[in-house]
Amino acid sequence: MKSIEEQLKIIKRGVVELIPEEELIAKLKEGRPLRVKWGADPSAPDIHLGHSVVLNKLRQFQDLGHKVIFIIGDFTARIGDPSGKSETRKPLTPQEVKKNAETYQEQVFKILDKKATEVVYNHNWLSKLNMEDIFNLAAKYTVARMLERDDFMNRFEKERPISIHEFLYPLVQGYDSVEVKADIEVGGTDQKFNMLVGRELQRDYKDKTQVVITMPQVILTMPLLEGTDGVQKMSKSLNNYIGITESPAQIFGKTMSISDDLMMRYYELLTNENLEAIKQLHPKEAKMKLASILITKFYNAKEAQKAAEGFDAIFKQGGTPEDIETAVVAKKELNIIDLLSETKLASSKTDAKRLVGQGGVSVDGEVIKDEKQTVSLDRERLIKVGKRRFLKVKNA
RNA sequence: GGAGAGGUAGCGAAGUGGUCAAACGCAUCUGACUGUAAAUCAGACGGCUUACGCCUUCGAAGGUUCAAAUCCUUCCCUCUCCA
Repeated sequence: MKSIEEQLKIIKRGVVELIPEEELIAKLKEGRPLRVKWGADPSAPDIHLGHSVVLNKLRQFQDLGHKVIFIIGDFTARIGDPSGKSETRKPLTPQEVKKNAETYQEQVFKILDKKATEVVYNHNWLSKLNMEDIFNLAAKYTVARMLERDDFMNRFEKERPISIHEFLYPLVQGYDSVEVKADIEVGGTDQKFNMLVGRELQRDYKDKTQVVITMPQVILTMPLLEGTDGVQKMSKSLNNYIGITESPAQIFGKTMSISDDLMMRYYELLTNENLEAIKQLHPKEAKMKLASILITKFYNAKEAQKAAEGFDAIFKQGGTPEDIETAVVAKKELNIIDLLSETKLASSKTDAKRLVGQGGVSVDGEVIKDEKQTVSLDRERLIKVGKRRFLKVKNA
C-alpha cells in the first residue's frame, strides 16, 4: 500500500471539496481498506462521461486498495421522484428496476474493478423501516436545514412545488451511509448536502447500530461535468451527453463537436494528461487525441484507432464512415420523403420535406433538392441527412 | 377551512371571442463559413397533402356561439397569504 502522502495526492486530484481532510488522513492511517460509498438511482441506466468523473475517482480508491460500496437505489427508484412539474417520473416496477440495475452494473464495471466492489440494494433495509422508524429519521432534521439545500431553496424561492417526501430523500440517502458503514462518500457537488446529512446521521445512529464508528464518513465532492453544449451539466434529458456505451464512432464525433474551451475541461476531469502539453497542440489534434483517449478507456486502443481513421475518412476526404447501419425497406422504389420518414431519418413527412427543402439530404453523395424525387432501390443506397447522419438502405 | 393568483408547443413567456397552428426568447434542426469546433449569418421549427386546403393542439371533461387558447360549468393540479 502506498504512503499516506501518495494516497492523498491521488485522492485529491480534481476534487472540489474534501470534508474534512484531517479525518481522511486519520482513517488512512488506520491502514485498512476503507469503505467508499457511492449510490446510484437505476431509473435511467445510461452512464455518460458526467458520471465517469466520479467513477474514475472511485477507481482510484480501488487501485489504492480500498473498497467501493455501490448502493443501487432501487427502493427510491420505485417510488419515483417528482422533481419535474408536469412529468412526474413514473414509479418503476420491481422488474424494471432489476433490469435497469443490471444494465447499470455492466456499464459501471467498465470503469470500476468488480473484485473490489460490493453491490448492495437499498430496499434491503429501507423497505423494513416502519412508521416509527421513519418518524425518528424525519425528526433528525428541521425544515430550515432542509431548505439550506440549493435545489430546495431555489424551488422554494421560485414558488415551485416541493413534495414532502422529497425532504425524505436526503435523509434516506444519509441513512444508507449508516447501514453500509461508509468511511467515505463520493459524489458530485450537487450531492454535497445529502452526503453531509449522512455524516450527521452516522453520528446520531452510532448507538443504535452498535457499530463503532470512530469518525463519520468523509465527504468528497467532484465537479459536475458540463455537457457537449458547454453550459449545462451533462445529462441525458438535456441531450448533451456522451454515453460510455455509445459506439466509438459516436463518441469520436460527439467529442469533436465540443468547443475548444470545453475540451480543456474534459481533459482536466476525464484524463490524466498534462494540460500544458495539450495546450501546445493544434486544437483539432488535441481534440482528436481526447476522443481517442476516451474510446480507449471504454473500448480499446484498436477501436480508438479505427474511429480516428473513420473520422478522417469522412471529413477530410469527404468519404463515409465504415460502420453505417443498414435499413431494409420493403419497396423497390419510393419517394425520397417516404424513404426518410420510413427509415426514421426524419421524424415526420413534414420534417422530411423540410430537410430536403433545406438541402440537407443526399443519396449516394448527390444532394436532393426535389421532394418529388424517387429513389430506386435496385441496389444499396447511401442516405446522408445533415452532416453526420448516415444510413444505408436496401431492398429486402 | 377562508381569500387570491395561475396551468399555453421541449423549456421560458405573450396572447383574453374571429386577422391564432398561436408573438418573442432559449433549446433543437438545416444551410453558409470552418478544424464536422466555437462564434457569426441565413432559414426552419404540430401533423397530413403536389397544391387550394384539411386535421389535431393552449391542464381535463362538458357547454354557450356561425366562430373559443380566449366566455360559462364541473373536475384535476400548482403557488401565495390567512387559519
